[in-house]
Amino acid sequence: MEKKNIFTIRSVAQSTGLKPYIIRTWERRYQAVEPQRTPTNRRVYAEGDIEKLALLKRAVELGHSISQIARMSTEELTELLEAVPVSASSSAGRDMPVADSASPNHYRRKALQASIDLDPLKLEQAMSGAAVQLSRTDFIHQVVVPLLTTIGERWATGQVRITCEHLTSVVVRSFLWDMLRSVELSENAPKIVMTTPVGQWHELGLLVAALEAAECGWRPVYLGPNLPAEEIAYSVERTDAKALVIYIAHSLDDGRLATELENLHRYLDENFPLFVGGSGSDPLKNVLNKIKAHHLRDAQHFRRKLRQLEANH
Amino acid sequence: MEKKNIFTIRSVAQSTGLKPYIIRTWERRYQAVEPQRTPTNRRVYAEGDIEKLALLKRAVELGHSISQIARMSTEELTELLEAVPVSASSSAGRDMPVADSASPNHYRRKALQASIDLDPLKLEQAMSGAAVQLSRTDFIHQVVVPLLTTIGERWATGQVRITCEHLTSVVVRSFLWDMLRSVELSENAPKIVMTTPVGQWHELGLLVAALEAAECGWRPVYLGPNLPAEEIAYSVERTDAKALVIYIAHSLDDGRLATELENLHRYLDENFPLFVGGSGSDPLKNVLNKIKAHHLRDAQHFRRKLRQLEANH
DNA sequence: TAATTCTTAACAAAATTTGAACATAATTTA
DNA sequence: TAAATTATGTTCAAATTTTGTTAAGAATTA
Repeated sequence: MEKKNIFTIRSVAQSTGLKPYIIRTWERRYQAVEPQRTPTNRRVYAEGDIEKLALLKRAVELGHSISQIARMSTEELTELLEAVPVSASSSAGRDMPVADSASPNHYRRKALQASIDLDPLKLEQAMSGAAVQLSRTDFIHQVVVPLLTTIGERWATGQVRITCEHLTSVVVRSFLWDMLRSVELSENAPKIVMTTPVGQWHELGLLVAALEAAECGWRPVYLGPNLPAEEIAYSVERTDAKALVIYIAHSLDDGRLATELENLHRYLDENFPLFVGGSGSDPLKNVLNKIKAHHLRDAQHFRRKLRQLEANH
Repeated sequence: MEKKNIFTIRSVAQSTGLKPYIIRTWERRYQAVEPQRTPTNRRVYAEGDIEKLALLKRAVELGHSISQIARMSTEELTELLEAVPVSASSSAGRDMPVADSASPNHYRRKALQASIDLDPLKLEQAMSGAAVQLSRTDFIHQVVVPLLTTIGERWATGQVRITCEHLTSVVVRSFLWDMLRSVELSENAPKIVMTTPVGQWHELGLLVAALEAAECGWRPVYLGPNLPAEEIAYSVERTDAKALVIYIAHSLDDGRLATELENLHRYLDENFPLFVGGSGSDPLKNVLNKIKAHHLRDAQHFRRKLRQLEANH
């Protein structure tokens, strides 16, 4: 009665987006759907078949293998598609990735566009959406860092205004700072002084590093950018810090950086844990070796070193 | 009951963010997860496997070593991830004393002492106490401004370290920024671009000005410090701003500031509302006259001008 | 007659698996 | 501190499997 078996393979293909031979193959190989036949052997599909095929198509697009899922019922398939597998790489999200609507990429693009448009409101919205939806790690390394990199590159090649870079810096900075403050630390967390040398004004990388440190249980004494060596040394001593991070975003290669670092080393105790990071520090490798600084390559490396240090106390 | 093992390595990789070969390697070397196999030897993962792999990934990102944690149960891993750096809330002695201590003077003294001691925690506590206890106006004009003035003066005479000034700037900046963001503005609030000229790095005065503007119903497009004239002009045009604030904290008196301002004037419309403030702008009076800029003397003056402007539109 | 559909077979492209190797980090030992 | 060792991520190649696609001929439909 109820079943209207009225669909030819063509119309099924049409409405599911599958090609006819795919439908036949799925039937032959996996009995995905087994339509009735006319007396002359033509396939006749019911509405339920279409529904199931559509579900199968979606599932396959999500990476499932047709052979595994072909025999599942419509209900099971629905469940499978809704059973959001824990979401990419992190705790926070309930977002089905792949289809991008709440993915890091999505936010990154949105933020980039807002930056270019010089629209602080939209930029903040994008960032705050990302901050809410994504885990801290993803927010930092999938959104913030790539965004800054992109803008930095375009800025270097003149594709983007300095203004964009400024606006982005200001907004991103405030987000990073908020995150930094929201990390709970114990009273007696070991302190770590964070700053950049004279002439180095970019502080976002430094903030990211501060965030990493805080998440490892260290209390950052964040001094902002552009401090002379002597001041840095004084700060370390005055705050009784157990480590020091110097961030160098851009290399100046006029020797001043090297001098400054060597001075710093002279002020500090011989084996005081000193981390130097940022892409501007790459050309300074020999200096870093000389002053026994840890070259801070990536977040993981940094965290591991911090854990080690902490364990030693 | 029936565990549904239906995930291919591909979809697992997709939803965890791990690469397929990593998943295989972790299985081979550490038996992190041991999926079932199809009769033809393909791996088939259950939902629990995905969950565990996601947890492992996070733990590794936090610096744990895969070999150490691979065999842990999902529960243990969850616990491990939640045992983040110790919670601070144990120490009850928050900001208890209220009695006389709610005066601006009190907070100012406390903040100043914390700055000199290079103690970011105490400084934040003082500021946040002040921000909570006092009105916005009092917070700004009784605490923030005097604090900055004091430190600025002492810094100029060498009584205070540059570091102190830096630390204070960073902390105060974040408070001002938070206040700025907390001002509610209508979508169609007129925009006002805010920045400082090239070579001018101090932005706190600018932030205070932005706050004033926001409280008058203007939406600040806050670009941070150190922008060349052409960029400023571009920003004004691009954002369709109705006014512009240039803040000059310290005078350089080498003529560059004057040049920069004159350039700016050339880029802008003849009668575009331009405000120039900060103590560094005092020696530039004749230039300001020449380019028809409003010399921004104090908050009240600024507010009055803004209201006038708004009324004209 | 021309266009679809069906079946079967075959083919080709993509994915998965295993095992071996490499390259760096990180750790331990001498 | 230097050298050896271990841990870990990454790549490659070959064999196998899965899956999409095409070819060819017969049957059916319009």
